Amino acid sequence: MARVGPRLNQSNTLLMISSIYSSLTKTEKKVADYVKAYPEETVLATVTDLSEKAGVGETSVIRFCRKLGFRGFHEFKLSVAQDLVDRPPSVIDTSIDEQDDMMTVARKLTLQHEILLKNTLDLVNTDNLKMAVDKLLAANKVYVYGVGSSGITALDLHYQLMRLGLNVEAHRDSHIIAMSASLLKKGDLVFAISTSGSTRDLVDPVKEAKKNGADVICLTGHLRSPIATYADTVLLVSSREMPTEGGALATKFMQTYMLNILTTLLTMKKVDASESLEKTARSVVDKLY
Amino acid sequence: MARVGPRLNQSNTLLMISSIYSSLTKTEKKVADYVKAYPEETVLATVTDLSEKAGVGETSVIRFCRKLGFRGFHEFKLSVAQDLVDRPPSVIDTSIDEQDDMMTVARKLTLQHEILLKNTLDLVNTDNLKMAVDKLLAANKVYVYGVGSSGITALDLHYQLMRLGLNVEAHRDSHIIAMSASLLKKGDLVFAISTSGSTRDLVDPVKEAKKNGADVICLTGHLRSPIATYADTVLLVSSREMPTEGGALATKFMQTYMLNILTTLLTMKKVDASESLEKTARSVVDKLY
DNA sequence: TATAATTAAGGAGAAAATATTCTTTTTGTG
DNA sequence: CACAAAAAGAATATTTTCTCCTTAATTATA
Repeated sequence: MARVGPRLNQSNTLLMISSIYSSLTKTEKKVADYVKAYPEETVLATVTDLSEKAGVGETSVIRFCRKLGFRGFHEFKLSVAQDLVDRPPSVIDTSIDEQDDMMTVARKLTLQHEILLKNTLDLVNTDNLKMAVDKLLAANKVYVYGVGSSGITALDLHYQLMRLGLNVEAHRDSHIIAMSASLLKKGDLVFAISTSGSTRDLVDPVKEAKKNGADVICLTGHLRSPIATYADTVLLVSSREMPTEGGALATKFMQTYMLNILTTLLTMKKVDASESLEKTARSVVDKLY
Repeated sequence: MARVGPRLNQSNTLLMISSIYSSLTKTEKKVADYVKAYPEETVLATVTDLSEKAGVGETSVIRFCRKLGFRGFHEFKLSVAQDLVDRPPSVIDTSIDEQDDMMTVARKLTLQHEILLKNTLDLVNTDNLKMAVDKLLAANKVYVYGVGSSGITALDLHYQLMRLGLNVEAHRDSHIIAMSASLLKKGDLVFAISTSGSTRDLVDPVKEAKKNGADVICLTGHLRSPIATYADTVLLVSSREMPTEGGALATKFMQTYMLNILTTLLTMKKVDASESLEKTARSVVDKLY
C-alpha cells in the first residue's frame, strides 16, 4: 500500500483520525474519541495514562497509533502536539435551524463550505498530489471509474482531462467498469472515485487493474478503506460531514474542489495544455446564440 | 521548585535557547548548538542519540532541558516539535505563479475558492431561491437539462432530487432534450443549466417548454443571457472567473455550491425528505464491502 | 446450530528510554 | 599546590514503550 500516513509537520492528525474513524475497531474508537475530545491532555499523557482514560488496554493504544501511520506512540504525540499550534477557531454556530430564514441558511452553509475547504487542505498530501499529477501526465491512457454519485464526479474528471488533451475515458456502469478493468495493461492508469472506498463495484475492478499491471489512483474520503489499500496513490478529501445530514452534499463539493486543484496543477505542468484548452473551447463556440 | 519555565504551546523554544545561551555551560552550549542546527533531528532523537550527536553525557542533555524550564527531555521535544510547524503564510496574493510549489498552489486555490463562495453568496437572491424551492416541490415532474459541463451538473441535480423523492429526470443529449421539451405540459418544471446562458441546444427547448405551459428555472452565470430572459426564475452564480484561466473549474464549483444550498432548503421544506434520504441510502448499503 | 477460522483485545514481561544519584573531572581561588 | 565549588559523566534506578503471547469475541463455514 502506498504510504499515505502522516509525516511529521505536515498533515493534520486530528482530522486524519476522523478520516479513518470508520475503519477503527470498537476499542480503537474509544481511543480516538478521547484524543479528539482532549488533545491537550493526550500530548502530555503516557501510554498507560491514555489507556486508562480511554478505558482500553495499552496495546490497543499502540495499535491505534500504528494504524494512523506512526511508528509508535511517541511520534503520534509529537504530531498531535503540532496540531495544537494555532488551532482553527472552534466553529461558531453553523448548525442550521428549522426557523432560520433562507438568507441565514445560505450564510451558514457558506461557512460550512469554507470549513470543508480548510479541512481538506489540511489533508492534502503534497507527495501524493505530485505523484498523481506525474502519473496522469505519463499514462498511456487514463480510465476514470465511479458509480453512483462518484460516477458523476468521474464524468467531471473525464471532461477536465479531455479538455487538457489527455487520452481518457470514464465509466460509471459497474459491468462496463469490470470489463474495462479486465482489459487493462501496463502503462494504463486507473482513477477510481469512491467516497466510501468500499464499493464492491469499484474495489474488485481496482484489484483486477492492479493484477493487470495498471497504476491506480483513488479519490476517497476514507484513508483505510479497501480501495485505498489497493491503490498506489491516494487522494483524500475530508469525510467529516456537514452538520446537516449533508454527507452527500459535502462530498460532491470536496471532490470538485480536489479535482480543481489537480486540474490546475496539470495545466501548469503539461506543455501543450493551453493549446488544448483553446481548441476545445473554440469547438463549441458556434453552438452559442 | 516553582515552575517558571515555558508551557507547551506557548513560546518559541528555539528562540528561548538563544536567549539563555550565554548562561549555559560549555557542555550545554554544545547541546544548544546541535538543537539549533538540527531541530528536526532533535525532535525524533532520544536522550542518548542527542548526547552522542552533541558529544556530551546524557545527564547534560537532561540538565539542559531543565535549564530551559521543562520538566524533562520529553516536554522539551514536544515543544521543539511545535516550533517546527510552519505556520501557513497567510496568502494575500492569490495569483498562481509558475514557480509556486504544490502546497502554495493548493493554498492559493483554496483562497480563490473561498472568494468565489463569498461572491456567489452576494448574488443569492432570496426571492428567486424561495421561488425555485416552491416550484420544485410543487411540480408534477422536474426535467433537468444541460449539455457539456453543465450536462454533468444536471446529473448531479438529478441525483440530489431523486434522493429527496422528487419525480425527476435529467437529459444531456441535445436531441433528447429537444424531444423531451416538445412533450411538456402545464405542471411540468424545467430546470435548465447553462453557464453561458446562450447555448442554442438549451435556449430553443426552453422556449418550446414555455410555449407548452411548463415552468422554467435556470441556473446560469449570466443574468442578461437569452436563457435568463425566457426563464421564470433565475439562479445566478458568480461568473467572474478565477485568475488562472479556470473559468470552467470555478463554474463547476459554484454550481455545486448553489445546488447544495438548494438541496438543503428542499430538505428543510419537504415533509418526507428524511424518509426518502434514508430509503435511498439503505438501498446501496449491501453494495459495500 | 456447531465448529473452525479469523480478528480483536489485553496482560505480562522484555526492551528501550528517561531520570537520579553519586563519583570523577575540571576550574577557579587563596 | 591545596581546596572548594561547579560541571560532567558513569552507573544505576525508574519509568515508559513496545513485543509477544494468550484469551476472548466475532465471523465464516460446514
